Amino acid sequence: MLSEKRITEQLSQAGYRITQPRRAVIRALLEDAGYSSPAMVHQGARRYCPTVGLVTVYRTLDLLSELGFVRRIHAEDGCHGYAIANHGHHHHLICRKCGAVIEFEGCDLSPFLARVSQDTGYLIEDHLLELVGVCIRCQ
Amino acid sequence: MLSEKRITEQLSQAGYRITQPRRAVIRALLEDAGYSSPAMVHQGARRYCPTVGLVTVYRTLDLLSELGFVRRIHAEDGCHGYAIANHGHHHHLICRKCGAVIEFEGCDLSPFLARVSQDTGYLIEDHLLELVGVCIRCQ
DNA sequence: ACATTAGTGAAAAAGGTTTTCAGTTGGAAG
DNA sequence: CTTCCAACTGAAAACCTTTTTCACTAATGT
Repeated sequence: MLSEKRITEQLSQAGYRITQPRRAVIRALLEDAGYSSPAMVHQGARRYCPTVGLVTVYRTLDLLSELGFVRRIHAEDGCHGYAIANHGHHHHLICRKCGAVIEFEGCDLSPFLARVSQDTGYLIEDHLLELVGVCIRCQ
Repeated sequence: MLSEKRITEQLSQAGYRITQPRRAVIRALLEDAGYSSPAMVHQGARRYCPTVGLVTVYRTLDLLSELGFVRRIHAEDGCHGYAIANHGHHHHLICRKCGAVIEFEGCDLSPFLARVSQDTGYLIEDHLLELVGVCIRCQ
């Protein structure tokens, strides 16, 4: 599982500084059960670093996104959400009602992808898969 | 396959008027092999209706999207693209290099979805699947 | 041909994201 | 523990995309 410590260690290792604003953004993301817009992350981060600016939230989201700690959530009404993402091959399952996000693994689409590749001639390199449903508590 | 005639017929049947600006937008979308941002659609539509405004492009994209003729493309760098989409259960396959979009059918994820549902307790209602690769011409 | 009303374009407003820049701070080096 | 400097920051402004408003236009049924 992802933790503040693991993320900051890897940030540090990659040559980035561990600043209070960055810590605040990371904490806000970690404690959020669903996905959040930059503005919402900002609000959450202010609890840990009251002076943090929205600009820094954007920059930190970009950084975490590049390093793979965060992934964009593509909702129907827009694509302004981000959620913590573990490394490796994961996908997100999003609750339509409360926005809760969980990750799931073991997405073996390879036979399916092979067939599409054969049918279309495309060389398939990547896929974006998101599931939308209703979580246990909202059912 | 989708054609201007088929789309306009269905628009008409649904009670919408077939106007020159709408025709222009539909044509621009149909002749575009890839996905386009509203601004790009606007540019294309101007060839058929020079006075069409960007606002109308947005409105027409919304309308076509509601009726299922158009679908949003969620690219890595943003989600400002739209592509023609046939009715029914289809997904898009996008060329990473030239942006060409084709649709494919026969996405039978049900065994996979059933497993995720069982594992997570979520009631899965929908899924967003996009494949990214390299088309034949770009290989 | 006419009347009705959905649809339109232009301008303005609204929102979200990025850039700029002077000041601050984390962390390496002494 | 201090010093130093580049990485980082917040605030303001710029920027870009999308939505709203409103007076005018044109598609359809009669």
